[in-house]
Formats: sequence, structure tokens, C-alpha cells
Amino acid sequence: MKTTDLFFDIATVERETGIGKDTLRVWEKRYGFPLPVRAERDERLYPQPQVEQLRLIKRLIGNGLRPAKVVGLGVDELNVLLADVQTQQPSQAAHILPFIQLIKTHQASALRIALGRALLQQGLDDFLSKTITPLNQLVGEAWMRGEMRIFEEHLYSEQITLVLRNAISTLRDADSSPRVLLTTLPGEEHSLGLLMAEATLSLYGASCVTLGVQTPTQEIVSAVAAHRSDIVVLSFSEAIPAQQVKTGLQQVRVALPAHISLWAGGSGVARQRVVIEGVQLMGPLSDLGTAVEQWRNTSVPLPHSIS
Amino acid sequence: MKTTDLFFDIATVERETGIGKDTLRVWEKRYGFPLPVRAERDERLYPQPQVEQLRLIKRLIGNGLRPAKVVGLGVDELNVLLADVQTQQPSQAAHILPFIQLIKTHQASALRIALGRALLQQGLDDFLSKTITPLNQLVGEAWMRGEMRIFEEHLYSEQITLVLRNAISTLRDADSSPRVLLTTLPGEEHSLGLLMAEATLSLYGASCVTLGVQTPTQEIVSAVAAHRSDIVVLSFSEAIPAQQVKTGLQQVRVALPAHISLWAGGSGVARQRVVIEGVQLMGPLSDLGTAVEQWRNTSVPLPHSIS
DNA sequence: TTTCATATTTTGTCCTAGACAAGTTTGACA
DNA sequence: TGTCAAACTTGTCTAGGACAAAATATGAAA
Repeated sequence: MKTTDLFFDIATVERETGIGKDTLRVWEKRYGFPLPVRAERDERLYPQPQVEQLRLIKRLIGNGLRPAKVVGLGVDELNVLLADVQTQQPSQAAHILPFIQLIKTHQASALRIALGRALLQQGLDDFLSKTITPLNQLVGEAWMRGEMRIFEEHLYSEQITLVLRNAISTLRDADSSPRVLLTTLPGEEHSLGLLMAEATLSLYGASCVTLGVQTPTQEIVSAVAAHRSDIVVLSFSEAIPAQQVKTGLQQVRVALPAHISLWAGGSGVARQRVVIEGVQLMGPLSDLGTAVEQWRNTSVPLPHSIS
Repeated sequence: MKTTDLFFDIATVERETGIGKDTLRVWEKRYGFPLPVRAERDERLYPQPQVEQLRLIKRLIGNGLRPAKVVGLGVDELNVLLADVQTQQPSQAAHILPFIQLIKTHQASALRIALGRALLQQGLDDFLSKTITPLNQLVGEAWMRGEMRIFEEHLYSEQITLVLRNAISTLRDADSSPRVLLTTLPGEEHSLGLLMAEATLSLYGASCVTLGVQTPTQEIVSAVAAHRSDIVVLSFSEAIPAQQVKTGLQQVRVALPAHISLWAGGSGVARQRVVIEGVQLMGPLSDLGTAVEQWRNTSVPLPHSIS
């Protein structure tokens, strides 16, 4: 019993799916999909099911499939492909399943409380590496497989943000060293990695300033000068193309004074193979702790050093 | 001594100014501005000064001036007009200037502490309406005039976020009513308005769930079902086109069950003139408090009512 | 077989030029 | 002075074409 069929104009579809107007039109011509009905003045009106299908397609393309292989297909065939993706890597860890359960049943407060409890039980370092990191991964995988709704993912990151921000606020120390500036480059919208880095760095006594996400290169340089930062930390999520990570880091490195350290972390740099001159690539979060120690040893000339 | 002139392609200018590609091209034809240089394949390359001028123009148009009157003008004339506009609505209030000072001198911690102090002095309601709102406005104006760097604006919203989140955490009540779902539509990235709304609603005893920003229409509907929400609150910033606000609200209204209230707030709805069927437009934040009272009176049948 | 350079295809985004609905202003008339 | 239709303004849509950058296929050398 469908009361009203929902239709969206091309501008709305662009916003809802993240697929540009030009692309939508060219897909229609090349692959025959999406095929919207037309309003009076020949304007495209996309039925809601097509918008949903576009989101599905976007996910598959994000997974490495090519548009020609997926844009023409029907929903059934798309779901088969999605199932293929599914069989690849199920990363399981028993103790995080209860959290997944809370997400799937939409119990925001219970999730937040459970996370807070885990933090106090495990300590921040272990909490991040043994709970949050695998949880992120599992949620990311579920998202790719289409088993997690967008609003569920939104809710999840909201709760993690609350718990971590709370932890950081008790650690904050404005006058310690090194002074670290954290942000992401334009195109990278995920702030969770940033928050995890800030938590770790604060734990190791660094003084952190976060600029939020999407700070242009030139602005990072100005901010470093304004805050007299010693280190810039950039976070890259899985979603961002490896190529962009590389060129982005190179550009920032060139723009930044040589004596400022540049550290890059997040799952987006994990796949980075090449070494970039003057950039320290961080693997697990614990690398940050080590790096801070190292920075203290090399950059601050200790009085009365042994040899 | 300018080392490199900066140029931006049309996609970047669209993102930076919020003016659509089509509009940029049609302005060029109609008013002769902006007049970008051309790259190899006839692609437009906008010099940075033109981008800044576009921001100025955007602000003036947002204030009710017509494009034909402002798009052709030079920077000097624009600044005269801007001065006129600003004398009309004096967002100046002496007590917020110290905060501006802290932003311009990049003292993040001092700013946060000063904000926290103001919150405790004024109380949440007054803090939001008499400090944060005018501060937002002033920062927005400075930003449009190009007097505020991106990193300064990032830093500013980061500190406000911290102070407000902290306040909200003490107010949170999962079991009270009404149950409110807060988010923004795709295209709206600003979360500050959302945070202010959440703070106010929590103060008035509503049970808030925030989904963060950019939740697609259909996901909002699912989230409402999952959380058994009574009310959906959407926030729109000044940056978003009035047209988008209207169509977005209509789409959500149609998709949502009729018995769910839909409230819209933020400076983006303040200019909305038309009434949208089934949507409550909120002016100042205090409207939210009134609306909650009203909702309690109409929606929950009181036992033993007087007459 | 693997490695690397080169050719080919795919794909997103830009271009021009024209159209028109919705919003705003103007001006004639009561 | 207020009302209402005509005229103008403005943003966003349309079509069809072009081309660079990315991805993939091909083939020659190790």
C-alpha cells in the first residue's frame, strides 16, 4: 500500500548520493541507468528506488568495481556482487560483538555507557587498539556489505566521539611539549581517526590542537606558525584514494618548514607502499607513542647527555 | 613579493563559495564577473582575489541585495555596501569582542576557558542567545569578508563544540519525553547549530539523539522508526541556498509519517518566507523551548485536566 | 614466468548555448 | 495609497560534444 511515490530532482539526487549531475546524465546516456521520468519541462525526476540503487552502485564502485560493470545491472545482480565482496574478509573478535549488537538495536545510551566502561577497564591504549580499532573495521565492513544503515553508522560514530572527547578533556595539557597540530586534508571528512590520534598523543603528554577536518594546505602552514607547533599529524581514512594520500602529503611537506615534523596515520596510509621523503608513516596507533618519545630524544637537546 | 598566484578551478570555487557552477558561468556571461583566465582546454581558472570577491557578493545577496546590483561592482564599492548592511543589524555587542580577540590571537585554551566561564555566569539560555549566536554571526561576517582564516574558524568551532558538548553531557536524559532526533540534510555540513539546538532541547528536558550531519532523507525516516522519535529537528546554516531548504523540508515532510513533528531551525530558515505545510520554522533558539512546552500540552493527553 | 613501458579504453568533468519557471520590480489604474 | 497584471531578473535545468586523467590491456625485454 504505497501512498505516495517519492521523486527527487537531479540536484537532490546529487546531494543524497554524492554523484554529480554531469555524471548522472552521462550514466543515463552510456549505460541506460538511472532512467528517470520526466517532469513538464523535460526535467529529470528520479524515483526513490533508483536513488537507493545508485547508493548501492556507489558502494560497489568504492569497492574497486568499474562503473561499466555495475551501472547497467539490476538490483538482483548487484546484490550478487555485493555477496562476493562479503566473502572476502570477516574480521571477528568475540569481545566486540556485544557492541555491534547495541548498534544494530539502536541503543545509543547503552552503547555509550558500554564503551565508557570498556575504556576504564582496559585503559586508553588497549581500548583504542583492542576495542575501537576492530570495531571501526567491523562497522566499515558491514557498511561495505550493505548490512549497516547510514543512520546506524552515524549513531555509532557519534557515541565514540562522545566517549573519546570526554577522555581527552581530562588529559588536556596546554603547556606540554611537543606541540602537535591535528587535522585532515580537503576531501577527507572522517574525524574519528583524528580523535583517536589526539587521545593517544594526549596520553603521551603532547599538547594537541585540532583544526577539525578538511583544512587546505596553506591554512595548515599558517596554523603551524600561529600555534608554534612542532608536529603536524594528518589522518587518512580507508575511503580516500591512495594517490591522493601521496600527492597530498608531498604538497604539505613542501609547503611546511623543514624543521616541522609531518606524521601521517590511519587506515588510508596503511596501504601506502612508497616512502615519502620527510614524512613519517604511522601504522598502529601505538606508533604515535613511540614517535613522541623519539621526538623528545632527538629534537630537544638534553642537558648532561651521557656520551 | 608574491611567489605564486593562486588559481582555482570551477569545482573548487563552487565548494569554497557555495555558488553553483551554472551560476558562476551565467554570471560571467550576464555581468562580466567573475572573469577567470582560461587553462589549456578552455577551462576556467579563477584567481584568488575573484574568489574572495565572490564571497563578499554572496554575503550581500544573502542580505537581500539583487545580483544585478552587486555582481558587476569592484571591491571598494562592495565594502561600502557591506558597511551599510552591517549598520542596519548591529551584531556588535561589547562583551563578545574579547572572544574575537582570543580567536584572532589563536589562544585556543584561553578561548575555551573564557567560553566556559561565560556559560556558567549567564546560564545556558542566555549564553547561547547573547554570546554564542552573536559570536557566530560576527565570525561568519568576518569570514565572508575574508578577514578570518579557515584555520581560525576551524579552531573557533572546535572550542565551542567542546564547551557545548560538555554542557549537554550533564543534561542528558534518555528516558524523558519528547524524544527528539537531530540531524542535517545532505549538503549541510555545519554541526554547530545542531549542537546549540541539542543543548536547548536537553535543557527543556527533551531526550535527544543526534545523528551528526548529512543524513539522507530515507535514513531519517528509518532512524525515527528505530528510536521511536516524536520530533525531527533539522538545522540549516546561512551557507545553504534558501531553495534547498525548502525542497529539502518538503521531501522529508512527505517521507515522514504525519504524526511525527518536523521542526527546522538555524539562520538558514530565518530568511525562509513561505510557510511549509506541516513544518514548524523556528526563529531564535528560545522557540525550541516554547515548542517543547506546546508539544507536551497538545500531544500528551494530561490526566485530570482542569476543564 | 615476471617486470616494465606503451597503447587503448573507460570515465568524470568541463565546455557552449538555449530555455523557462519562480521570484521581484514596475507602472497603470482605481 | 493600495492592487494587480505585465515585464524583467535570476537560478537551474536541458542537450550534445570534447578531452585529460585513471584504469586496464597489450606486448617486448629480462
